[in-house]
Amino acid sequence: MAPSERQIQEQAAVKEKILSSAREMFVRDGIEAVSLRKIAESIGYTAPALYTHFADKGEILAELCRQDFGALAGHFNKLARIADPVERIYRIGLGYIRFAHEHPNHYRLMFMTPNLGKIAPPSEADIAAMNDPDQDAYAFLRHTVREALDAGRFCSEYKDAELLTQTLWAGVHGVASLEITHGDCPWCDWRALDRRSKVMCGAMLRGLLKNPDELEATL
Amino acid sequence: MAPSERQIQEQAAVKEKILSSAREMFVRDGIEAVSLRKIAESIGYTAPALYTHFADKGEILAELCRQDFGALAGHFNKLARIADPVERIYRIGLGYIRFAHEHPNHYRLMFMTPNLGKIAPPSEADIAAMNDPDQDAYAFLRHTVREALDAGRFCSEYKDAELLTQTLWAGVHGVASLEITHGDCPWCDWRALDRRSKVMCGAMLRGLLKNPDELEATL
DNA sequence: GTACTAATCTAACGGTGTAAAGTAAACGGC
DNA sequence: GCCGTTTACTTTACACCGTTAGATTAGTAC
Repeated sequence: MAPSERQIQEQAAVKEKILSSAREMFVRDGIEAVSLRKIAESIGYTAPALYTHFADKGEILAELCRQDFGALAGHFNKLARIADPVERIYRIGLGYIRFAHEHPNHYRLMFMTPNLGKIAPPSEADIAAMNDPDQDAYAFLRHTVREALDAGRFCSEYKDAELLTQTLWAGVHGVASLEITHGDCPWCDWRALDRRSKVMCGAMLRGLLKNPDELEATL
Repeated sequence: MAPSERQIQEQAAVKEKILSSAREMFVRDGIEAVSLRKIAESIGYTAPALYTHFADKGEILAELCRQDFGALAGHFNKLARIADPVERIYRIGLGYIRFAHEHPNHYRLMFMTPNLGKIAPPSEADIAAMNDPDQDAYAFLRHTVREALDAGRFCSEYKDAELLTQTLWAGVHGVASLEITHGDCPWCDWRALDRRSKVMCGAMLRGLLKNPDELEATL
């Protein structure tokens, strides 16, 4: 029996209610505060009811994650207007760390949860989105790296856009994730986050550029 | 009543048995596989018995962590003989990532578990160890950064050893932690870990150095 | 031998994710 | 309008988790 239009809409509405309630809970209280029972209770259901709409807890988190990846990419779209690709990479880096700092729970879910991909493998549409700079932050960075590479801005020894993108990503991820896991560690004597961000992005770029001095000019 | 010598030794032996069993379990199966019940069972106890020797689960993990921090620092002592501080920083970076890759569960526990410090605040002895380059990897790196700084090897705009150390640490941590959380992600098209490591350490250092060309010579 | 202490046990509490079985409502075909 | 099927939800239950309380046992001190 084919489900009616009405049913499909209602189904989607319930799904959205589950997701938005789950999101609110973990944005406020962190990922470990989210339990199926609490989500269910907050929308007037019992825990097993969620299994009608999602295969398991991981699928709920993965769906939130999917949406948040889009949010991060949208966040970066504003940077597309920056003409100079090197300056754009720099701004992407700072924006990335800023996003992580302002949405620590989102960030933890997206980039610091092991095996999330294992739990819920991406669909074909997801994989397609991953290669679209407008929909995926990594693709956007890679696209910009390629631009700088094509313009001959990097040292001749650096030719692999994927490798450079992965390294730049790792650099900002390092700053972001250390801030999240150890940022409030009182005996760590942390320098201000934005200073660490600038040194990271500045040093990595200067180290990659053919003419390091041009960075001072553009920033 | 003062506990006898015999009792104290036996107490320590049980404590060691708990720790070594816990370590074996999470080295083999990861941190989430470690439960008090399983640890206890593996050494012929019941779960509540562990509470005689440790305040809670966090204290067990924190103690493992403390030991592993020492192991990492010991791992670095071999690098102390490298005369050139810049080359030493480079080798520390590569060694750090290698350690993380070879001991992913140790690394996750040590640097990717949020609030571990909150769970079990360090003792005064621990804090003292944190400032000893022979006992703490971070202190060792900072010590080396200071040496390079004093030798005038870095750009004049980089003067803060703590800030530089934190940034260098973040860079290698980024490579290491992405490898652990996403290293087996099949649609990520990762370049080889040691290529990413070298690009990271090389680019950061070149970006910080007053005379970037000298890096090629030393490596 | 007795009093005390420390180590360990069993039993239990409240929490987790999830599976199985039952119920009530909505639907399509006649 | 009724019947069989499907869907969305319920209650109940299982196996696990960290942790606490109370009983029990062994060992030491006097």
